Amino acid sequence: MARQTCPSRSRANGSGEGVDRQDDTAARRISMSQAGAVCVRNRTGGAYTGRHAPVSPPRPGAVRFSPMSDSPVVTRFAPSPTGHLHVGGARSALFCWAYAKNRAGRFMLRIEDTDAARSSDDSARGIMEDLAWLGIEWDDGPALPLSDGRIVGGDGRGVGPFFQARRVPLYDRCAEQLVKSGRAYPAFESSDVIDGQRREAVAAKRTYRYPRPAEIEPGRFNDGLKARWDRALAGESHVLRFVVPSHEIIVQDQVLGEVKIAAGELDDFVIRKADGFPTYHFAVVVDDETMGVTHVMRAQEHLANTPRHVALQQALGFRTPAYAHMPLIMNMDNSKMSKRDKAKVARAKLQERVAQGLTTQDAAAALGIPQAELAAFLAKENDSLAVAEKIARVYDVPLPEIEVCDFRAAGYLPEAMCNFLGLLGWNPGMKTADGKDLEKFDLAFLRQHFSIERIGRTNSKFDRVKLLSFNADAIGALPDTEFAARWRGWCEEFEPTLARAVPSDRWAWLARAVKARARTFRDGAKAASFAVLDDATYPFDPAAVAKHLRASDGAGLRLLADARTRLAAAEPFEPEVLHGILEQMSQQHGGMGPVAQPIRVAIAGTAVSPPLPETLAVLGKSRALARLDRCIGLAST
RNA sequence: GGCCCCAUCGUCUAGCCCGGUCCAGGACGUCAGGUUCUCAUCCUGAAAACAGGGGUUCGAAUCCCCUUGGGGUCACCA
Repeated sequence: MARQTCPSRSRANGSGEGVDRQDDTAARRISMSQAGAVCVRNRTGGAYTGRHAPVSPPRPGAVRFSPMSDSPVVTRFAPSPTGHLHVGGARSALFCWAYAKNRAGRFMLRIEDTDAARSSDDSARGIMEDLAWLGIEWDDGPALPLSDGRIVGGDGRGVGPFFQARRVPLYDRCAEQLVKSGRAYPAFESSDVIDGQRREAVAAKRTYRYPRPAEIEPGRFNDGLKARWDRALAGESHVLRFVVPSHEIIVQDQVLGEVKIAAGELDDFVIRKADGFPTYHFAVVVDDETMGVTHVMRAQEHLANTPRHVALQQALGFRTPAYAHMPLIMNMDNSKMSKRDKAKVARAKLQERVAQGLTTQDAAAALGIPQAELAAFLAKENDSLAVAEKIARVYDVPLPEIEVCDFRAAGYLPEAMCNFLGLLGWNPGMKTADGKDLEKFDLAFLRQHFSIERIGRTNSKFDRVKLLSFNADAIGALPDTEFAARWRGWCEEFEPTLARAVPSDRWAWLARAVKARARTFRDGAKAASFAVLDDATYPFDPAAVAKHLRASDGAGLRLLADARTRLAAAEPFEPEVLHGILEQMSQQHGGMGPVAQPIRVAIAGTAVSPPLPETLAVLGKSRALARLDRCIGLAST
């Protein structure tokens, strides 16, 4: 459970200049011919390797925009920058990346920021940094400078810009083409009016479908349509709606097989909003075509959208890319995994406190937010992440990790995340040498063996317990020196007190002692907490004192004096020497147990700590002796 | 509710396309032992699933149908 908010965004991006939004426009070379038809060329063969038949046959007349002739496969991850990178999104990105790499193709990152109100540059940068942290690097997309000086992304194929908000003229041209060919029309109802009609339909248990105006004739730019277009051109507020075809639409999905949508199921959906931005459906179709995307791999929640996309492609004369819809990642309770889960947990915990007598006035004051805002949150009127995170901080409520940065802050390794995510909905179907299912692999393995054929069809639950086990194994597999360095790096960012408390020349001992106890970096920090205790004030666990110091008529306590003498003479004060001293003592006192436990309680205050030699050595002689003295002094009073 | 997708241990899954070698294999978790200075690691072992019902077949986890269950989607969000 993560206790922290997402890490600062400064690390992966050394210069802090962030994503380069201007640059990628300059390199743009989208060629458009007359009437807005986009230049395309034939897709290179061999793209269809799924377990099912190829998608609809190539349209003879269609040519395809040709960015680079020698890389047939192009996949893309296209998040909307409205928050952090979700683990589901990370899985999609991972699979898209793996497939492109496996096919010697290119993996592209495109930012779908057509929702002007909710998109932010910070969020876009955060998503890129999370991807980079996972090791999922894009060939085409916004340029992201890494801390090691490398730059991920760029516009090597000349298909940018990669922010949809910068591609609006392109969408406008395609939209006009659609209108002029009688496949789209301006509609002037306000969204309030439409919403009202929709509500009415739902109340009457009818499926709402936007009624196509009588004067609209599919495929004809007639007088009625021209009149509407003129009104739109004159500046009247409108949306553009697509004239959906009246025939059945068949999607050939590489994972699911043939998916048919009966004629009449779709209504004339909006392709351009009143603010002039394209809707998702329209932008994806235009971009996937103009950016040369050959394979669209995305979560199954998009399956129902696909017929719209196919219809749009046909109307625009575009090719249909290969589709592969991946199963969804669910919570353990089978609900959809969502960042709202954080709000749910925070709300539930705070309500518990309220039930125990906490007043909302006090809570709002403690949280530093207006009471009305808290009331709205508690009444489920919103799922504010900011409020949830404040509650988590103030009331020490662990929020579930949902986003990639949550896992990073919680001390997970990117390689463990990728391995675990790689097994959610995909499986190599291979055995290890001893005949067990192969399930531990790295990115290199994934890019070498990934295939669409082995993507599953059933939703999977995100089992944090198994992830934790994977992470523990990944930590265990790290060489000691690497663990030490990476754990230190993590501590400097997330547990700076610990990083400062242990001199760097003693860190290796700490790391060695902590490694087996660290299922996550945070666990490791917990196991090392003895090191940050204040020598003069750390508490003693009464039960441990009773059991290991006072029991047997104070045998443990008496032993401490002997230990103090021997430790004071230890030179150098290092694990090997200290281990030798403890060994000697154990021979005189009937075993290691009766020796180690009293000392452990004395220097750590509890009956639990990493192995004593390392624990002592990390503290150093003066701190260790000071603690021993303090314990002896306190116990004898 | 309409439309669409899915269905092997608690969970992730192998096996299913090309029926017999599967009284279903692995992993996580759980339980029981063992190693150990505490905690942890590590080692050994055990319990644990083909949703139900019909077909087809000599034979079905594997093919077909129905039922049930789960999920997705029905926005000027993506």
